[in-house]
Amino acid sequence: MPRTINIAEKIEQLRTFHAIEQRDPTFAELAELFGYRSKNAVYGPLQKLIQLGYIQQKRSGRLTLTPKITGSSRLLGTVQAGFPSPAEEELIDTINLDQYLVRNPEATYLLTVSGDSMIEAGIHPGDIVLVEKGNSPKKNDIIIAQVDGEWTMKYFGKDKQGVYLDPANKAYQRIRPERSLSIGGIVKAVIRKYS
Amino acid sequence: MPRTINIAEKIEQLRTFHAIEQRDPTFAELAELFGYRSKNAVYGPLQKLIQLGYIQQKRSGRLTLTPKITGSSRLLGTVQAGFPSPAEEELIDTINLDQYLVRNPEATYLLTVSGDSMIEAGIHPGDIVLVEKGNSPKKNDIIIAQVDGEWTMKYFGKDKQGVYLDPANKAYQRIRPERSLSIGGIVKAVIRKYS
DNA sequence: TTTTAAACTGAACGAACGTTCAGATAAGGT
DNA sequence: ACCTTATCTGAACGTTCGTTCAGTTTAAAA
Repeated sequence: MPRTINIAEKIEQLRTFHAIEQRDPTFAELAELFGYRSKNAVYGPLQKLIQLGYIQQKRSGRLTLTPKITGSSRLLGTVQAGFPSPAEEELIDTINLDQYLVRNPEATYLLTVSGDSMIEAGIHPGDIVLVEKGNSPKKNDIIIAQVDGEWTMKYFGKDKQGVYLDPANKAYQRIRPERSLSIGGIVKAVIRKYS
Repeated sequence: MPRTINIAEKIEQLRTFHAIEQRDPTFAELAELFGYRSKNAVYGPLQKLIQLGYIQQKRSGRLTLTPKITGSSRLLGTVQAGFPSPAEEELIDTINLDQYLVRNPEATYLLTVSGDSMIEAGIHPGDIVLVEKGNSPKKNDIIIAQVDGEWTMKYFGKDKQGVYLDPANKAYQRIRPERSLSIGGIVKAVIRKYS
């Protein structure tokens, strides 16, 4: 029987290649990366990497790395579960925060939060909210809305009197739009970055 | 004088190409995308797109799209500023959440929060924390630590008695590690996703 | 309307691409 | 020790790549 290949090592090499070059590799580059002297030698390991979902091959034959390689964050379990031992780490799935948070890129915007009207919902001044335009809000969605000419962030609600907007701060009151209400978008995620 | 080119239209076409193909275009593909019958015709608009930072050209001559094209979220100002008018939208910078939040991909992990010990810091159960391993924590950093065999998330602190860990919840108390303390990583960002 | 220079066309070039194939290599089973 | 077979080498192939060039087209300026 012939030699056996170490797939975990190749995955690590692919991550290194993408970190440096920020693009997809060619067959010749894969051969050099894996330590082969012939391009043909990569076909074996490549089939397994495609099967495991680390690489895709387009119609043209060109290779593209999937988020399992290009993704920048490893998804673990809960805080209580903590970190895995180094031996297990290479098998952990890597994801892309953009793909995780953004469904429709063309309708997605980031806004910085100012004011504390949503602080009881855990949205603080300085946080960034990811807003998606276009869809209709449901009850208890957090929305960005223009009420009587001014933009605010509030809980959306509706009753037989009409539409109302609730803050998440007892110091503020429910708003019932008098003249006009236009809904800019629905808050799909909140992001807080520590310096 | 010759015709003038519409650069905003080309940017939109590049975004469309990347959304569909999820890879970088070739010269021939750019020609077709822009409506030219000759590959040579793309060199003019390409120079401007490179100058504006939408495309990069590698040593091999290959083209790569920058986050200004591939990025999935448009970065606006504050909530109060609201959304720009459609006419202004095409000029808005698009960023990549991964590149914005992740400094060192190989040391970055995502953990789901369970428990309410950090709720006064705006970190709720079900939130996702982005943790970076490797560096030493500073005072008031939020860290993931293993104290006496159990993983928790707390504020990090140090005084003449030694290291202590503070919750952000008055119902819990300060912890002074008795037997062992190992620091898993520093919380660099908090992400809350609404369904 | 004429002039003019940038934009564009179409063809060609060498280089690099993915693919294929015959033969050499090397490790595991017998 | 020998046999077997997946792995790897090295070379060759047609295609597509980015680039270049001479010549045409086109729209704004004169």
